[in-house]
Parts: sequence; C-alpha cells; structure tokens
Amino acid sequence: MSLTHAILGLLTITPMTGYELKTQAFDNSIAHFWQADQAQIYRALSAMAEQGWVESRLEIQEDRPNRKVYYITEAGREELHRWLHTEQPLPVHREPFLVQMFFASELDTATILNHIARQREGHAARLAHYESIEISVHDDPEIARKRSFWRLTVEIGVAVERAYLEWLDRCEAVVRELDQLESQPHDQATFPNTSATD
Amino acid sequence: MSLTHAILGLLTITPMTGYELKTQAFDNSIAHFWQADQAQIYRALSAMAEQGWVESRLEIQEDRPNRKVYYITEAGREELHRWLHTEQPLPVHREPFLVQMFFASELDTATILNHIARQREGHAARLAHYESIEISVHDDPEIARKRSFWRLTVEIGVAVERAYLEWLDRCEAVVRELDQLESQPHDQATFPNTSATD
DNA sequence: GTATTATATATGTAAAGTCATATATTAACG
DNA sequence: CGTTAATATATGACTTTACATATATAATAC
Repeated sequence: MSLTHAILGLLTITPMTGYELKTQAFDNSIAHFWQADQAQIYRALSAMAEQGWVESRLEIQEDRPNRKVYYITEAGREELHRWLHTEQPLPVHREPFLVQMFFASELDTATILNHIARQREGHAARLAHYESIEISVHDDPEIARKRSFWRLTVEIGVAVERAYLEWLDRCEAVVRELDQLESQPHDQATFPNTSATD
Repeated sequence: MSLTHAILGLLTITPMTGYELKTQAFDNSIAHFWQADQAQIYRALSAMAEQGWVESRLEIQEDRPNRKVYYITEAGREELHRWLHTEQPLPVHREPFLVQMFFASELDTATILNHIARQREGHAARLAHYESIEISVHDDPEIARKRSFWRLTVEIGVAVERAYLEWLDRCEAVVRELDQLESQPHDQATFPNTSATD
C-alpha cells in the first residue's frame, strides 16, 4: 500500500506525529499526488507500529494534548527501499466531472458553463498552490538531490493543472459554439459531409 | 456515487448487459476517466434495479450464456439528471509513482531511469489509445452535440498524457544530470549561492 | 485433442478510503 | 462570555474498490 510507504518516506525526513503528518505532509507537501484523511493516517501508523516499521515515543505536554512522535525503524527503512524498487502501475483516474461532461448533452448550456466555471476555479486554486511552492536550491549536494526530486513532483502538478485550465477554456468555447448552432435553423447542417463515417 | 451515474448515462445511449458495459463502455469508451471492474458493475446493476433506476430483461441464447439486458427507467433518467446538475469535486489524485519520485533520492540512477522508462511506456500506450479514438462528425445536430462532448473528454486525456510524456523526458534529463554531478568532486558545489534561503 | 479465449453472470472476502463523532485543552474572536 | 479554531489522538460504521474464484458453453489456437 502506497499510503504506508508515503508515511515511511516522510518519516525519513523527520520523526512526526500523526497530526503533523496530516497537516504538514499530506495536506501540504504531497497533497498533489497523495491524499489521506486523518483517520487513515492514525490507523496506518498503528498497523505500521505492529509491523515494526515505526516506533512511537509519547511526549508529555502540559498546555496541549500529548504528542505521539513516530520514528522510522531499520525494518521500516528496509521496507521503504524494497517498495521503492518495485514497479508501480499507472494511476487509476476517476473523475466525476468528466462523467458529467461525457453526458453533458443532457444539460442546458447555462448549467454546463457553470460546472466548467466551478472546475476552473478549483484547478486555478490548485495551480496557484503548486506555483507557490518554492523549493530553493541548496549547497549540500545530498539535500540538493532530494529537492530536485521534490521539484519534479511539483512540476507535473503544475503541468497537469495548466493542461486542465487550457482544456476548460476550450470546453467553454465549444459549449458556446454549440449553443449558437442550436439557436440557428436546423436545416443549415444539411450540406454534404464527406468525413462522416456513419 | 459516480459509478452508478456513469452506468445510468451509458444506458441512455443503448440498453446493455453487464458484460457489454464492462468490455465496450468501461474498458473502451470511458476508460480514460472512469475505471470499474466487472464485479463492481454487476453489483451496481443489482443495486440500481432494486432502486428502480434500471430494469432487466433476460434474453435466452442457445449457443451462448443468456444475456441480462438492462434498460434505464424513467426514475433512472430523473436520477441521472438530478446528478448531472450537482457540482462535482475535483478528482482526488493518488499516484504511487510520484510517491517514488518524491523519495527517489534513496534510489540509484539506474533504478530511477528504469522506473521512468516503464511509466513512459504506459503513458505512451495510453496516449496512443486516446489518439486512436475517432469520433466522427455527424449531420444530425443532436448526435453531433453528443459527440462534441465525447470528443472533449478524449481531448483532456490526450493533453494530460502529452504533459506526462514531456515531464518524464524532463525527469530523465534531471536524473542524468544529477548522476553526472555526483561523479564529479563534491567541492565543486561550494561557490556562493545567493538564491538559497536556508 | 487439449488449452486458451470469448461470452456471460455471480459471489466471497479483503483492502482502502470516507464520514462522523468522541475526548481534552488552549487560544483567539466577536 | 460563549463560540469557534487549533492542537492532538482515536474509534465506529460505512462505502467503494480490488482480487480471486465459480459456473457454463462455444469457438479458436496450438
């Protein structure tokens, strides 16, 4: 399971609590390629501790709730490396909005344009977020190497979001064009069409 | 649930069996934005029949196993339209390979390059598949309208795959560059760097 | 002749992900 | 002064997805 291995990887950077994994790592650093909810993270940590891949130390705090800081173990590092060497399948893609677009002929123009506008907002926000991530260069070649890979993962996020924004613009244009065609008399479409196959 | 609504939509095109939904619709027409396995489709159809959104008629065949053809009902159409009007969240993205890239500093160059090459093959195959989908124009304006939307869903698939291929090329270049830097003496990286923030 | 592929439906089970809620304390907001 | 947000962990219940397997027949491949 990649969630487990994402956590193992994150704990190689620094020991963390479940809360920090959620708020700092999953919701920020790696949100563009792996999302996990809080319940999942805590349960994964428990399972990983049972496996011996992580260990936790309870840090007592007076003013705030106690922290359970998780550390990766040697067995955890081994498992991470084993997994990093395995070949991973392409991501499965399930996008409800594309289901809607596929059947959008059932909808009126205004509704479709509204859906497109909402998606546009979401993708624009994602793009802005990815573009705001600045991964500075570093003198230490090991740290620099690490950051090169981090930067690459952000770059694909940016590229995909840009592709979506361009495509959504095109969607809008196509929908407006279809709308105009409909308001014209239908018999305008009867000129011969040689490229039609059926 | 979008799977249910994808099926409802597909059944508006033509009545189908679970087998046809799987082999023709999910594995071909809409594979680039919604994947479902056979077990899921059959169980969804059962649930939808109980809901009254679809009805089935058993077609007896002598030479082949009997077919259970599903038809969308009026209630199913209503549910489809209700759902088509709802706003859908952006797709969640979980990509195991990007987890590997994020932690790829733990891997040797050869392994990373191999992973990149495998992903490249997969994305190239997807792109080739999407580009092979030809949605011809049509005289009937209603059919033409439908196909415009189908075409749009293919276009985003093509755009995303192209973005991935470009990015994978860039990944390869970056990895090779890092590899060359490592084989050089480390003290070459000690010249002052004013853009580093930490 | 035997094995595999295609057609066709179905269930058992497990893994993964989502949603709601519980607990407990402090800080900030209006 | 009361409510909300932030910090911090945890569980119950459910939905969704994945994987394996069972059944049955015909056609095709080797």
